[in-house]
Amino acid sequence: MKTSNFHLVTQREVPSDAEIVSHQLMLRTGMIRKLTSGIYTWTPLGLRVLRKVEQVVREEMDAAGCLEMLMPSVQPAELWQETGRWEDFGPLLLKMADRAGREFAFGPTHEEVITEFARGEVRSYKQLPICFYQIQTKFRDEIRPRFGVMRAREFLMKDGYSFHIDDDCLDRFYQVMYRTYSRIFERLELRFKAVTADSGAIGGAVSHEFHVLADSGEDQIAHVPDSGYAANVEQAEAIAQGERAEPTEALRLVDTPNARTIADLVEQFDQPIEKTVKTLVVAASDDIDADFIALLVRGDHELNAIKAEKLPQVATPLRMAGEEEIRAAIGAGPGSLGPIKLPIPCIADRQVALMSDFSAGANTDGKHYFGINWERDLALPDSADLRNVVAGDPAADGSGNLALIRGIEVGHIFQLGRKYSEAMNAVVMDENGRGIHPAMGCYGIGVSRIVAAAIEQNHDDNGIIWPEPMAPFDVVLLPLNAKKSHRVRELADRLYAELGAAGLDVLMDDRPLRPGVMFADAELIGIPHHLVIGDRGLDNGVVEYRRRGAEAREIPIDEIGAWFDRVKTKDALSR
RNA sequence: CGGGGUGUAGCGCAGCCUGGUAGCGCAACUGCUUUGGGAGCAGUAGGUCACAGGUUCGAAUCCUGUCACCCCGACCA
Repeated sequence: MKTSNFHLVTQREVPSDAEIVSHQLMLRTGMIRKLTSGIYTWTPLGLRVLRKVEQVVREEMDAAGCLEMLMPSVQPAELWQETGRWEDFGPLLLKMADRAGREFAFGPTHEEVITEFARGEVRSYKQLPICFYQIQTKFRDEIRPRFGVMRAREFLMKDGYSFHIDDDCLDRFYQVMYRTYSRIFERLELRFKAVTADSGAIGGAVSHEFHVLADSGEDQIAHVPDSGYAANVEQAEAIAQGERAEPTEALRLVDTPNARTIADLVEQFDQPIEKTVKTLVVAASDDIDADFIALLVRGDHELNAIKAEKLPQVATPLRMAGEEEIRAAIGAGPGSLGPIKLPIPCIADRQVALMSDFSAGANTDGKHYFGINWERDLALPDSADLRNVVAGDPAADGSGNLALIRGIEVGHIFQLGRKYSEAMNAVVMDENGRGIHPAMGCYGIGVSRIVAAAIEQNHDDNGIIWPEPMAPFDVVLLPLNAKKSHRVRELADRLYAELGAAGLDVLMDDRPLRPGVMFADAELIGIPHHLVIGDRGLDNGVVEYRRRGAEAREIPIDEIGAWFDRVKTKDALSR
């Protein structure tokens, strides 16, 4: 490709509404253009990258025996009503109606469609196991789209669905997908981590997320650096540490008129934050005879909403009580709540159950109790794992202490079980001629998100540094002053033809621009290999080779042939 | 959904307070010079000032409404 025939429109200035570096660089390089909130056009430059990622994904899925197909993005409401997700998916689902008033959704995922497909097509155990996948545009009406294509409403996703005669087969195939995903991210040369993830509503189901590691990531991962343990903080189990000490302080009621938060309490009364308890009031489930339930967490800990929702006593989705609701139920405002004489049921975090001599609100405005001790001052409530883990906590598997890092979720694999095959009555005949619901797995990869995640992980002040397998071009030729220099033009043309014939994606910058502009653009768009052809080098019989992000070196012109041979095996380029 | 902010040329912004018919930098176009790290000079083109209504002799500017986009929050006791 020659620049003169391409659409290369770079910008020096950073668009004002781009917050993170990948979004800024994708706009500055011209890879994407925003059409409206959370919806982007991929330009020819951006599409080249997207296609390369797609191709790696496709090759590895095919190698694992999966079959590519393409399902409709517009899906009838009835299908979603069959599984109850027409309501459950909520406002994330983009709904629309046709001229006759029939309702449709733009697909955010395809479990319903694939199950509908399978119940018509897959009838016998002899056809199993089977895995279908597609690479397709999805739409989720996100609450707050942000960070460009990182969290867009419309995005490109690879979604795969497998069907199995039994759970053993599903589990074995799941392991194949785990390895396939690892291989995909290895091939894309991304630093990543597979973590155990929230297993959702289906008990016992297994789920892993694949995260590209980057400080700007929206997800937190808890892992033990020297062991294999890694989990999303959403689901990492918090282990209580230590034993409950004997009481040393007397219980006392203290006037705390200006202490409405834990921070106030710590500051004004010199309380160590680890000796304070937060009382969070949430809506109770129908299972218990109360409208609200209190959850106790140590002052420096955070409630984990997903863990809380799993408690049978707590309503799903989790809903925090409003101030007026709290006053009506307890008689005091938020800021003065605590476990003593609490008129509603309560559950303590495991760590809270081990505390002694702690402080908490007195359920009277402007008063707190200090020196509270379980079993002496009040009964020990039920306890559960309610909080997020923090750095230094012991890992649930006992393999060491947790460190927290940030990641961008780019893949998620899941053992669905029979949720959809049962809800939609997909049936296959087993060896005994008996109809059974097949076990299913589903496997997603955020193709467009990978592009942004790769930039987050690989850039410098000059621009993007693409991992080679997803670079829009392998090599860029930069002929300097080609307009005037016949020999520069001639060598550039020759190299362009030969590199192209060797199977490389070559970009030749044939714009009559000053060298600085050409260098800056080549670096901004992140092409891995640069060949600079100028009179100065030709006088010495050399061209200049630069690996993006590394020092330049000279290659004698008469050795370019040998250099080619190494170029042809792309791996050698990076050395 | 709640709070805040911003809409002026492709991009980044000024002008608005104090009303008088729109400007700067980058990008683009033409010509000449320049050519190994985002050139110089001269010239050109591009704007219903988000939209609607109102006030006024006169509105980018003041008032009202609408829309769009961005940020923060929706774990706070």
